Amino acid sequence: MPELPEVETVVRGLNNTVLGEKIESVKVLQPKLRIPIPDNLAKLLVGAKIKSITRRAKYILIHLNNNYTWVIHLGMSGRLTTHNKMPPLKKHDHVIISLKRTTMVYNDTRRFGLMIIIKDQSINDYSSFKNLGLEPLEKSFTGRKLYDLIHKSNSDIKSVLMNQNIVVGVGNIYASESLFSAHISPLRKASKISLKECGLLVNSIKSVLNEAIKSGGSTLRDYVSSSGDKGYFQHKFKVYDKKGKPCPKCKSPIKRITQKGRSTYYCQNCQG
DNA sequence: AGACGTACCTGACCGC
DNA sequence: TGCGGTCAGGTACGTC
Repeated sequence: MPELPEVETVVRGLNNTVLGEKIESVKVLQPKLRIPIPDNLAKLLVGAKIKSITRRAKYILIHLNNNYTWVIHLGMSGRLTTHNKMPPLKKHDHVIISLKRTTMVYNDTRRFGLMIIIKDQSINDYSSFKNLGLEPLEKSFTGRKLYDLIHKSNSDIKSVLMNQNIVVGVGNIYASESLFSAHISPLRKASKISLKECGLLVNSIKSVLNEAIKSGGSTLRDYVSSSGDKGYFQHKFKVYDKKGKPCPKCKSPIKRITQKGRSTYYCQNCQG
């Protein structure tokens, strides 16, 4: 899944293709996502025009001209692609949205994604949005803010970075990559990270995410950007999925460990 | 309250 | 070739 850079890439892609278009038909082939697609989704989408497309955390928000917001989360394996004409149906294509000039396809192998529609006025009451943490690319995300949020936490810093109630958008890949960039061990207790280190970490998170966005989002097995082009940031991972490979800084082998059931990659030498 | 494990689902890959 | 085990980008919920 897409983490923040991939979702941001999709949002930018959609802004270049479907802005202002009118939704003509919606076919829900498989409503059973992590949260079931509501029965009235098609009814509320059809006839509406796409006013703007934004991102909050890893959620795609498609703002319509009928006072509703169409909310999409890609889960682990979700893709949202756009096509000039109706493409042949593929396995795990769950929703087909026909617009005036474009067809949008939501495909999700593992069905951990989400697609719902919410009244604009209720957006802030939606439970999944209520406790979301700071947006990492905003100016207001600073070392001081991060320090204040984590300096009493007993968890490992890597788990804390993935906690969406603290900072949003950082997932399993970019948590490892950001910690490598900041020379901080993923095993350190969050409470032991100094204010100065929080500053370094915040800068690392911002630059790692911005680099990934610049590269069009990363690709592992399942992710394709909204136009269907593959991203290529995967070539730039320094530690993620690099177990045994030489550290790009010191050449010692990258370690893989498990934290809260998720893989972490790091350099024991550079991130002591 | 905070922190952790587990469930949700399909598919790829590895060793036997 | 097949079979079982493990792993994969996320989030929500139950339990201590």
